[in-house]
Amino acid sequence: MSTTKVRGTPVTAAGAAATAATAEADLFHALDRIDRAILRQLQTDASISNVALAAKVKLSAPACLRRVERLKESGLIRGVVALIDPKAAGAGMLVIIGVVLDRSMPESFAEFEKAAQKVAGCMECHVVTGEFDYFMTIRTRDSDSFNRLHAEQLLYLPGVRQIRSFMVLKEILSTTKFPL
Amino acid sequence: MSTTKVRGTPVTAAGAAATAATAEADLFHALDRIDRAILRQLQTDASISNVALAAKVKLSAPACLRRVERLKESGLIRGVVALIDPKAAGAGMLVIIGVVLDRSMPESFAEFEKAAQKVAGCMECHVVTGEFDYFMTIRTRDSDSFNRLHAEQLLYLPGVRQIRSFMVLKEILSTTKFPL
DNA sequence: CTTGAAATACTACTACG
DNA sequence: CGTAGTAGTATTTCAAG
Repeated sequence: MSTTKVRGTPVTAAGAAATAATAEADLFHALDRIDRAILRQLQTDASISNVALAAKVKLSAPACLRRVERLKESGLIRGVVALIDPKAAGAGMLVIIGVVLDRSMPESFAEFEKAAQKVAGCMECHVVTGEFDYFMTIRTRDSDSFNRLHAEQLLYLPGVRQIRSFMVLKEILSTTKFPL
Repeated sequence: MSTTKVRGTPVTAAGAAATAATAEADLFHALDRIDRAILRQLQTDASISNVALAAKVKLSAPACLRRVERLKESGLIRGVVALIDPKAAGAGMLVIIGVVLDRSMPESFAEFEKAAQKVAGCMECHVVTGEFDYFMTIRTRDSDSFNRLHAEQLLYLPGVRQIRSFMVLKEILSTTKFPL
């Protein structure tokens, strides 16, 4: 059977699936001071070598490496990625979009979600409470290319009744790092 | 003088500052097929070793490493970070917030922006067009902790006239990767 | 169950063609 | 850009707390 563990608490795959919510909370509370220091560092800069990381958290290299691998296997670290500068990569425009679906066809929600993920440059898509059904954020080259995307794709996503676009004029903060 | 280059095009610091917008566009257009393959891979998984990356893009290891370093120095790669699973890390709740400022005090915008970045769990903060002045996204533990944050901090951010909260019920898509 | 020391295998990095 | 060599790192093994 496939098993994974964090800080000495073994968790079977079946057990994790049965009590997903509490298992995730326990995952977090099982972290000690050193694990959090590791996560804080890797959230800021994961290109650091393992020996340097080990020195920072005052641990030997093998012990440090084992913890990092455990954090990856447990799913707490979803992955290690390079962050690209959007402007430099030719996607300097960001638009936040509020979407209202046609409520008379409830089956269209699944269709919409499937289609929305395939929109080029779609970075986020969330179901929300309030006057909108979904919020999406889309990165695109400029207002021309967004206008094309809007006219050719967004308006024709399945089940869409209304779309409101909020163009981002200035990005104050955009981070992947949250407090531990 | 400090200089950096991408694909053979030298760019002085002064020149880059003077023509920032076009320089960034050129940065992107100077990328060849191999650079884009490297970026696509590193956006998906940057924990790959350099030799494995080199094999994927059909290049020798040193040549591949030189390109990666050039992409970092040019600023196109802003950094390499570990992505943490928010639910597993005890921040399973996501709220999108639309903020309207008091327009009678235009100097409060700078104050608001400075304060907003310090809000615990604030992941994004953007100036937008439309009925709101700012959109923020905030990660927090649960509705209780968000309610506390809302009552104790958000309402008292400098210059705030109105705040509308959109609670995220389901995260359909959340990525840091965009098409190249 | 976790840690740290030593040994091995692999990788990053440099110099050169 | 590639080849070859060196330095440093990751990774395994093992003994000890």
